Amino acid sequence: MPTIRDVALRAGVSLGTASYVLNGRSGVSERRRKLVLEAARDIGYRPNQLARGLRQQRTDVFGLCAPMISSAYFSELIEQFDALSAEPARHLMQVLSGGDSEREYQRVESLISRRVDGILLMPTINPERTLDLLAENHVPAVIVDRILDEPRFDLVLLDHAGAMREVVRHLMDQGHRRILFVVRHPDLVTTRARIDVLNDAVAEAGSGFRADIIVTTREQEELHDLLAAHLRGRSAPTAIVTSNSINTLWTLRFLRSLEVRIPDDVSIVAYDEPGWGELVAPPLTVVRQPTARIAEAAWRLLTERIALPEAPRRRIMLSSELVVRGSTARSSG
Amino acid sequence: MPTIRDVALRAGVSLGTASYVLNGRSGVSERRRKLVLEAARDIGYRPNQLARGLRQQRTDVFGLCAPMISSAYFSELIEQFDALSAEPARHLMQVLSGGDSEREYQRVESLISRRVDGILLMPTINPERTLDLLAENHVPAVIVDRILDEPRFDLVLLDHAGAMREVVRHLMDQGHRRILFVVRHPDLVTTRARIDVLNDAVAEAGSGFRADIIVTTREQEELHDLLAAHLRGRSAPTAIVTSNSINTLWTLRFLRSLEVRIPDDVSIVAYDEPGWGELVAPPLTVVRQPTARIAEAAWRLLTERIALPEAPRRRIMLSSELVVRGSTARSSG
DNA sequence: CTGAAAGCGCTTACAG
DNA sequence: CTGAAAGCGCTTACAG
Repeated sequence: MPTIRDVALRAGVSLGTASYVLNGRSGVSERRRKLVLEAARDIGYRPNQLARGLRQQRTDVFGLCAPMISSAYFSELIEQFDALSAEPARHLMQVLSGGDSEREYQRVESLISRRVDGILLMPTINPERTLDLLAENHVPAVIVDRILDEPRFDLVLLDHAGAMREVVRHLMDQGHRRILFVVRHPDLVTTRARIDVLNDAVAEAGSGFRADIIVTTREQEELHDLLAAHLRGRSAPTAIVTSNSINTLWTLRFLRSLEVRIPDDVSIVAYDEPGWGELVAPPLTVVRQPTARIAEAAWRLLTERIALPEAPRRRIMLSSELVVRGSTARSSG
Repeated sequence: MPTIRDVALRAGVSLGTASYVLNGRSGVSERRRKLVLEAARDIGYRPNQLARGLRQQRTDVFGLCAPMISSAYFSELIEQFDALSAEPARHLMQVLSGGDSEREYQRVESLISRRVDGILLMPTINPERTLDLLAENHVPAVIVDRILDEPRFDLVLLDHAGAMREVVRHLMDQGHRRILFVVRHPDLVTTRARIDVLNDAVAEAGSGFRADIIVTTREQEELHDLLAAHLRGRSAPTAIVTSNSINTLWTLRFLRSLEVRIPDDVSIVAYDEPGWGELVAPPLTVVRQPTARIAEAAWRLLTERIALPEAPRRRIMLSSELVVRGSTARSSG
C-alpha cells in the first residue's frame, strides 16, 4: 500500500510538504499543492491511520460497548450513534458485552489498547471493574442509563421513575388495582427505582391495591410457571408491566398459551417499543425511549468531555413517552 | 498511559527484553521474566495496539460492513460474528452502510485506512466501487450473500433459489395457484433468482397458475395501495411471500387494515425469522437463514484467506430452512 | 540470554 | 515557502 513517502517522491517534494498539503495546512505554493494532490490520487494513497493516531495521540475513533444488538432499544440506539459518527469523520468501534461484566471489562480493555479517543458505555449490571479501568486510565467516557450516580463520569439518564409513575397512573385510572411487574434485573438501580414507584403508588392507593414482581431468568419456562401461578391466584393481576422487549415477547407468548385475553382479561404495558409493537393484536401500549435524543446527548457529552477533560461532570436526564394503544383497557376485575 | 519503556525501566531490563517477555517469547531468564511481568502489572501497562499494528503490519482487527442492524437477519449475524471474535483475541470494527453504496464505499475506505486485516462485507445493491477498492488494495475480504459470482473474492452464498422452490412447492401442495411476491430490490441477483424460480414454477404448473411481483419502496403507502389493488382484482393472490422482515411487518399491518384474514383469506410465507414471527396470530411460516453457519463460514474463509492470500477463491453455499407454521393453509380460492 | 538500533508511516517543531 | 530530523510506541533482526 502506498505511503506518504511514495506521494512525496512522485510529486518531487519533501515528505513534510506532502504531509502539509494532505492535511490542508496553509503555506505551500499552489504549484506543489497540485502536484501532491495529483500524485496522491494517481497512486491511490490512503493515509495510514495507525501511524497518524500513534503520532497525534488521537485516533478519531469512539468506542461503543453495548450488552447486545438484538433488542430494539439497543439496535436503534446504535444506528443513531452510527449516523452521528458519519459527519465529523469519526469512526465507531463497537463491541458487545453480552451483559457479562467480565466480557465487558475485556472488550473495553481492548478498546483502550486501540487508543479510542473516548467510550460510550451502555453498562452491564456490575460495571464497577470496567468503570475503575476507565477512570484509572483517564479515558473519556459517558455512561448511558442504568447508573444513577457516578461522580467520575458524564451520564445520560432516563427518567424511569417518572415513566413508571405515568404507567401506574394510567392503569389506576382504568380501574386496575393489582399490577404485576415482570423484570429481568431487580438489582439494577433503575429497576429498583421503578419498583419503588410502583410500591409507593400501591401503598398510597390503599387496601385492595397490590403490586407483585416476577424476576425472569434465561429460562423461559420459569416465567411460564410463575405467570401461571400468579394468574391462577385469588388476587390475580389485572395488569402486567414488562420491563424490556424480551420479557414482553415471552409474556405475550405465555399469555397466549394460557389463553388469557388481552386486554379483556389482563392489560399490558411494555417498556421499549419493539418493531412489532403495533403489529400484535391488540397493538401494545408502550413506554418509548427517546433513542435519538439519548444518542445525541451522549455523543455531545463525550465530544465535549474530550475537548475539556477537566470540566465538571454533567448529567442529562431524558424522559420516556407513554404511548397508549389497545393492550390496556378498563379493568374487568 | 504507561509504555513498554516504563515497564523495562521499572523491571531494570532493556526494552527488547520487556517486549520478549510480554509477547511470550522464549529465551528470557525466569528471574527477568518475573520482574517484567510484575512491573507491567504494577503500573497497569496496556500495549498500544496502534504502535504494534504499525510495526507488525497487522492489527488483529476484522472490519465488518452491514447495511443495517435493526433487521433480525443482520443483528443475529452480527452477534454471531461478535461471538466468533472473542476467542482468538481479534477485534471487530463494525460500520453501517445504511444500504447506500456511496456510504458503503466511504466506510470501507475508513476501515482500510485503519488497516484492518480483512473485511466481512454484507454488500449494498451496487457494491462495485467498494469491491474495486478492496481488490485494488488487496484487502482480504469475504462477501456474504447478495452476490453470486465475483472472481476476486471468497463468497458465502445462500441458496435462495432452492428455498424458493421449497416455498412454491409447499404453497402449491396446499392448492395455491396465485402467488404474490413482495420484494424490495428486484434487481438484486438473489432476488432475481427467486423471481425466476417462482415464474418457472408457475409456467410449468400450467394455466390458472400465476405469479405477481410487488416492489416496495421507502414509502409504506405505496405498498398499501398496491396490495389493495391486487387483492381487489379477480385474480387476487391466495398466497403472499415477503422477502424480508420489514416487508413482512408492513404487509401484515396492511392486511390487517384491509381486514384480510390469515390464513383464511390469504396465506403468508416470510423470509427471515423475526423475533416476533411466532408471536403474531397466526404464527408465521418462515424461511429461516442459518445465521450461525453463515457467520462461521465467512469467518473461516476470511481467516484462511489472510493466511494464504494466493489460495484459489472459494464459495460456500448454505441452504435455508422452511419452517411451516400457522400462516399458511389450504387455499380457499 | 541480553541490549542497542533500525524501522513501521505518519506529524510537526525547527532551521534555512 | 521548503526540507531534514525527531519522535509517537512498539517489534525484531543483529551483535555480543
